[in-house]
Amino acid sequence: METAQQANPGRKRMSRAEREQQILGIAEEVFAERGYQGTAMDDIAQRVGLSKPMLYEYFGSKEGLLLACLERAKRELLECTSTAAANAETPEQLLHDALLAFFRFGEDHKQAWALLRNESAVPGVELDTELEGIRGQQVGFTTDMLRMSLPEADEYRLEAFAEAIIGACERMALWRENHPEITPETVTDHLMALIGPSLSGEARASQARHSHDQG
Amino acid sequence: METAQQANPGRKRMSRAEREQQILGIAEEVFAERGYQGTAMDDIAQRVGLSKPMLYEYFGSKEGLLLACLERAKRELLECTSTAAANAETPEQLLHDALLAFFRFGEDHKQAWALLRNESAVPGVELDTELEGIRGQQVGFTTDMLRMSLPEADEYRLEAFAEAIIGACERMALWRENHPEITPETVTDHLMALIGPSLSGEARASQARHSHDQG
DNA sequence: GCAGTAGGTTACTATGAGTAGGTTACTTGC
DNA sequence: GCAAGTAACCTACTCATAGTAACCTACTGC
Repeated sequence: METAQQANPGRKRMSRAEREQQILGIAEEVFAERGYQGTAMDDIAQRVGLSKPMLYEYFGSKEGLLLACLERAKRELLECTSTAAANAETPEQLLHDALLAFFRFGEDHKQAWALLRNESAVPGVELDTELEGIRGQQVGFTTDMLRMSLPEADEYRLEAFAEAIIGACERMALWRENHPEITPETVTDHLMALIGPSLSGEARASQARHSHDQG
Repeated sequence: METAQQANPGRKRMSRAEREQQILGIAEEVFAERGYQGTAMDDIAQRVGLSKPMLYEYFGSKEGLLLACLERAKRELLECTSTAAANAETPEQLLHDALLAFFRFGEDHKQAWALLRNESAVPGVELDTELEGIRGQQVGFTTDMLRMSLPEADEYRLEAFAEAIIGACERMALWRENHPEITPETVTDHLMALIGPSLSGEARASQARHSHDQG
């Protein structure tokens, strides 16, 4: 306890990049475990084996740290789904593969997913706007997929579909957490059953007919 | 400032029930405006014209207060949608009416909706379980609607559909906030277009055929 | 071996959740 | 009318934790 560094003799100095990654990993863990509110910066610092001011040095604020974690997780997820869908042949299969990859991601990266699931568990509004970029990519990616199935649909409809599908995915992933017996394959099937028909040719004709006819 | 009560001479005493409702109204307002984290109990107390300990007397904790707000809002929403759907004639129309009511609710009760939207913006896990009841009602309600359209589907599928539809609704309502030009009627149409075909007879046959055929 | 800097620390401030303990005003029995 | 009891309400705290100021130390290149 004489001098600062000697208090923790086993600790190794690291480059900023290394340390950042290490912190992100641990923070993701702790946030996922205890939630955003339930986590104290000191907890993370201690688990990293570092003092709190370093976290602030690197990430600016608690929210900043969470944000960095979220961004990493979202990037991973996006990568997962888009590579999974890369070698599909038909639009339907592409959608199917992407969905499956999404649900598998939840299973394989429980921590990252727990984090994303609680994404809204976040204070201000600015965070939303900061994440907008990645979210936009999600929507964009999904919209692109849909455009192949529905070439004649207007942009609004495509975007609406994309948002709806993403929302459905999120909620179903949540649902699956309470139903461990349901595999990623099964959820994907359910979801394909729900949205598949409207994306395939023969259903599109009927869709107009079913439209509402009341104010 | 001499004695406690004289500090606020204009303040009126209220019965617990009255005060609770007043607090809930104001808390909903403040939470919706500034978010859960951004809101201090003192803010709410001041806006009510009351001191903080009273809030704790009535609602136990900050989370408890939020919870109470959420419960009220959810009950309202559920009521809205179920009554709107009450006089529908066909299953499709029932679904349509319920969806429309949902999106209109978002427009008419902006505060309550803003609150529900940020529902996940919540610390612990216990809150989820406490709200489980109302959420279950949502799912149950939706499942019941679906059962009419898909009498031969198994429970898992119905529940999966219900979750998916609720998720889609939530996300689309969020989306609509950034697109004021989109009316509740339009979103409902989009959503009906997406899920309608799979709920109507002629699409169900094709749905099996489109099923995946890869591991 | 010294200057500069990147990585690190201790020890503080400020804010806001939650509480202890007391005060005021309404109600009820006499 | 007036005590006694209670329900509504207050002031003034404690305590946890986000965030900061000011300083220290180990590695780098010259």
